[in-house]
Amino acid sequence: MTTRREQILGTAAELFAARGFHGVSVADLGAACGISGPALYKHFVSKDAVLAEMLVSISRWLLDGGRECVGSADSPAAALSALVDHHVGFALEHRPLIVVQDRDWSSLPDQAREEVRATQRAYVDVWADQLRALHPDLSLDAARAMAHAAFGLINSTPHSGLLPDAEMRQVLVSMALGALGVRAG
Amino acid sequence: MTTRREQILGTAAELFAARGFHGVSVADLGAACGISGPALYKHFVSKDAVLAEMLVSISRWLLDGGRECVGSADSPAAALSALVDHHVGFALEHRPLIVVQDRDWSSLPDQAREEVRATQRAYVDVWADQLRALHPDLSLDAARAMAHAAFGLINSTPHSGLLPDAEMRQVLVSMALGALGVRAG
DNA sequence: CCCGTGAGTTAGCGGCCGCTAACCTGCCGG
DNA sequence: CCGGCAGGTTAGCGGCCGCTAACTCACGGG
Repeated sequence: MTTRREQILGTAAELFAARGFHGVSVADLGAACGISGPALYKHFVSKDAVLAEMLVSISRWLLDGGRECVGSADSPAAALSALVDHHVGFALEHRPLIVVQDRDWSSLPDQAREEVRATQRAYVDVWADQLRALHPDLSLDAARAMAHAAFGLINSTPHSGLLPDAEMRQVLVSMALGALGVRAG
Repeated sequence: MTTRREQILGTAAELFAARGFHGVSVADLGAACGISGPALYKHFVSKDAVLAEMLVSISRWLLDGGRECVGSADSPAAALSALVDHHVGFALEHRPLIVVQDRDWSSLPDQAREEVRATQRAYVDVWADQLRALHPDLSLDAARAMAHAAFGLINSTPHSGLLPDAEMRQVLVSMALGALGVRAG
């Protein structure tokens, strides 16, 4: 069973992805859930809170999954490969969330924005640590920049629905590994 | 000399990039230009028209530059290398425009949106053609998806101001070439 | 000299938006 | 049986936003 809260979060992700946070009114969002505007306030304290819960939970989910990938890998190359798989899988399964995360994070209220940014920084550093283990001459900032660029590559998924998911997954994984300088295997 | 029109376009790019098209009012934009709200309408017929002119001109600029790159290259690998250089240079020099282009294109009025989409498709195909020449077993859609992913990688630039431009350029170029399977040279 | 025009101003309208208030209703435990 | 609460409803307020109207003013050409 999915609760109304979850329904609202899922619907909001799709609408925000399509039209942007500021482009969706609470009346729109309510209508898309089969209820009307102000009923949202029985489940969330504000429209901002919907966005906040969405972004906080996905940034945590990415970070936790990333740490797991590293924990159960026995080499930097294997860790990076697992990280790429993890992130690609997430991007393919939750395209609207990916869009919202990197388009509308600036609309978050201050506290939630800082929390999301901190979590994202931690996630970036999970990648950066493995990159520096694989390429020892990399500076920390260069490794972070590479992680950002890899996210950009993988997160481009939602903008091109050209390929079926299975093929898209292969393309993205091999491109990401190529970009990061991880040898096949 | 820069005309007021150009000043408005430049200022709008920065504000739209920072807060999103819907997050910037005409009063904000006017104030940032040293004039007040409605004075904008002496230079543009609507707020939408500011966005439209911005996005139409940059998509044209990218396409024209891309075609030039291909015209003056003597191999697919050289063409792709030139395309990467061109796009990376643009992304580094015009970070706000890159952000606005892939965040706010959906706010365009219908006609301008179609024009921008058509130009972008043509630009994607400039890349895709070279990719298929380099990797003959690639389908057209797969090549297009790869081009999109490469744009995502390169366009991630504005989100991480970690490195000085010269280093960032090197990182992005080598990552993009690695992702596209272009051998060094 | 003066008049037209380009570039600015302020006032204000109509409309949407986030949110609150007040009310309704079906269900469930004692 | 009935009282309270969860989860809806509609009405409406205050505020911002895009845009227009009406006006001012500097200035360059005939």
